[in-house]
Amino acid sequence: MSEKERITINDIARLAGVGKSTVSRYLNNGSISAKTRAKLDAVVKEYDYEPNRFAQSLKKTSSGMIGVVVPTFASFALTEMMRGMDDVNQGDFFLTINTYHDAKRQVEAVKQLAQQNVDGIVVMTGQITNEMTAVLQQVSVPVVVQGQRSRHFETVNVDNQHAGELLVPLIANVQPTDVLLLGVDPSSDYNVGQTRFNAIIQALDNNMQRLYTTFDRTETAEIMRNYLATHTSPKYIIAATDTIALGALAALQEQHIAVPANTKIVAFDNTPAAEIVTPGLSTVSFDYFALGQWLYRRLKDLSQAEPVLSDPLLRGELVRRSSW
Amino acid sequence: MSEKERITINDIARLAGVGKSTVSRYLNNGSISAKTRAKLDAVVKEYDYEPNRFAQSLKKTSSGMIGVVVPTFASFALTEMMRGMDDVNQGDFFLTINTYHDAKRQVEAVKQLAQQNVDGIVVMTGQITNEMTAVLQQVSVPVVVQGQRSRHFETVNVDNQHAGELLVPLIANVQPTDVLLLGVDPSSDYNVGQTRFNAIIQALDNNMQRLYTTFDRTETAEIMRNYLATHTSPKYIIAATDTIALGALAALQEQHIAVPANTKIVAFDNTPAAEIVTPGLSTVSFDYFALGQWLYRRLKDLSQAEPVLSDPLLRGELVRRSSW
DNA sequence: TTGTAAGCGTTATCAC
DNA sequence: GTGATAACGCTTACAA
Repeated sequence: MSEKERITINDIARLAGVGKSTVSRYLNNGSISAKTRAKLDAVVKEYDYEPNRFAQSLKKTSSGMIGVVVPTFASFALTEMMRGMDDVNQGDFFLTINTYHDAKRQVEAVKQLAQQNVDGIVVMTGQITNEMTAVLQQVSVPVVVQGQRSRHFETVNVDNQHAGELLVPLIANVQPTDVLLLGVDPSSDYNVGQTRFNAIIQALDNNMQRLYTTFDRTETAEIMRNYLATHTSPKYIIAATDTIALGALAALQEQHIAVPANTKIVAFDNTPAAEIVTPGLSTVSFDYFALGQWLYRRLKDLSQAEPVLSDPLLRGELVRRSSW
Repeated sequence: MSEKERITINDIARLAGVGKSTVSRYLNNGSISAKTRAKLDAVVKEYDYEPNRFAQSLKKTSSGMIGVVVPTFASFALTEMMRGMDDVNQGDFFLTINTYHDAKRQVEAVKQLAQQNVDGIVVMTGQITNEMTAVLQQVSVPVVVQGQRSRHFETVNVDNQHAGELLVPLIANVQPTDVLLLGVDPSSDYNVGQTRFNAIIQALDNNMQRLYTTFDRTETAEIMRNYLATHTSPKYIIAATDTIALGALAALQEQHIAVPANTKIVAFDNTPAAEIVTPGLSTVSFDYFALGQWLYRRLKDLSQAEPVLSDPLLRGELVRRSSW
C-alpha cells in the first residue's frame, strides 16, 4: 500500500501561493480574482484535490452526508427508491444503515446519525413505534419518513389507500367468505398490513378471511401450507406484497391447486418476479423510482426553507397479468 | 423541528465535573478511576451521548466509517454480501456509493472516499480498468476488492473457475455446437463473462456457440429474441447468471420452445428467482452472505497487521432443479 | 489518574 | 480580494 499522503487545503494554498482562506473561498463560490481562480483551477485539478467532508462538517452547517435508514436491501421497492435518490442526488454521500426490520435498531440508527453531522436523514420503514416518533421529533436535522404517514413529521409515500381501491372492482360480485387477505400484522407495518386492505375490507363488509404472514417468501409459504392443511383452498387471494403472493403461490402449486382456475391471486408492488412467475402475477404497480426522487428532493427542500409539514402520496396502477 | 442542541464532549465533561481529555480517555478505554468512570457512565447514559465520528476522525487514525462501492443494489449477490458485512460489522458506518456499473463513476467513488477519512474501502465490481488499478494502488487506506482477482491488490471472490468445472459433467456427451454460452462481454466483467466459462469452453474444444448479453433480464430477452429469429433454438444454454438465464427463458417461452424438453438451461448464482420460475432453474449456488463476512473481516485484518496479499476463493455448488 | 494545550482540515470573522 | 486568526469536536502528547 503506497503511502500517498492525503492532500489538504494547506497544500493547495502553498502550491498556489495563496492563503488557505482564499482557497476556501474559492471552493465555496466566494469572490475571487480571475487570476487567483485560474491558478487554483490548475492546482486543484493537477492534485485532484477534494475537500475533506469530515473536517468541513465541523465548521460548516452542512457536511454533504445524508443518513439513510433502511429495513432491508433485499427489496425491489427499496432498491428502486435508492436509485431514484441517486438519480437526483446533488453530490451528497449516503450513510446507509440497514436495520433488518428491527424497531430497536431503527431508533438506534436515527439517534446515531443525528449525533453525526449529517445534513438530513431519510427513514424508510413501515414500523413507527412511539419511541421512534419521539426520537424523530427531537432530532435537529431534517428528516423524511417513507413507509408510514404521520402528522408529526415529514412523510412521502405511495398511496396505499388508493391502491386498495383499485382492486375493489375485481371483487364486485364475489362471495366475501371466498376471499383470503394475506398480509403482515398491521402492528408491524400499518401501511402495508392494513391501509392497502382498507377499501377491500369495506367492500367485503369485513366478511372475508384474513391470515397474517411475514415479509419473507419462504416463511409465507410455510404459513400458507399450514393454512391449506386445515382449510379449503380460497377462491381469491389478495396479498399485501408480491413476495407474499409468491410464497402463497408456491404452497398452492405444491397442492396442485391451479391458478387462476381454482384460485385467483392479486398483489401489490409489481416486482420483477411478478413478471417471471407462472402464471404472471396481477399486481398494483408503484413508481418507487419516482418516490425515491421525491424523498431526496423533499429532504433538500427542508434544509432550505422553513418546513411546512407535507405528506405527498404517489398513486399506483393495476397491472393485469394471468393470476387474476 | 425542535432545536435540541447536539451534545458534545465538553458538555459531558462539564456535567461530570471532569476535564474533556478524561472523557476522551474514558471513551477510548484509557485508564480511569472507578469513581470517575461511574460518574461518566451516568452522565453519558443520561444524555445518550455519542462522540461525533467526523470530529474524531480528524485527529484519530480511524473514523469508524467504511466506504463501500457497489455496481448496483438490485442484485441478490450484492444484498447478500451487504448482509454478511452487516452481520460481522463491529460498529462501523457504511458509506455506500452506487456506481451503476459505470467504470468512470467507480474510479471517482474510490477517489472521493479515499479523500475522506474512511478506515477502508470495499469495492464490489467485476470491472477493473487500468485507471482503477492505478487508483487502488495509490489509495492510502486498506482496500478489498470483490468481483475481480488481481495480483495488485487484496481480493475476495467466489471461485468462478471451479463453478464452471461443476458444470462440465453435464455436457459430457453433448455435441459442442448444440451448446450456447450466454454471458456478458468479458471486457465488462472478466470473472463473470469469462472465468465461469473457462472449463466449459475447454471441455467443448471451443466449438460451442456464444452470445453476449447484458446483466439486465429484459435486455437479455431482447437479445435472445433476435438470436432465435435467425438461429435454430439451441439444445443447451449455459448462462453466466440467473438473471441472464431468466431473460433467455422468457424469449424461449414466447416461441413455445419447451424447457427442458427442447432446450436445457443452467446458470450461476442461485437467486430466489431461480426457485420461483417454472421450470425451476438449475444453477450454481454461492454463499454470498459468507463472502460478505469475509470481505469485512479481511478489511479489518488489513488495518491491523502488515498486509500479506491474499486472494481467497469461496466455492459454490450445483443446485439441480428442472431446467437441466 | 488527571487536566492543559496543541492540532486535525476546514470555514467564518475581520482587519487589511 | 485577500490572509491572518479563531473556532468546530475530538484525540494525543505532556506535565502535574
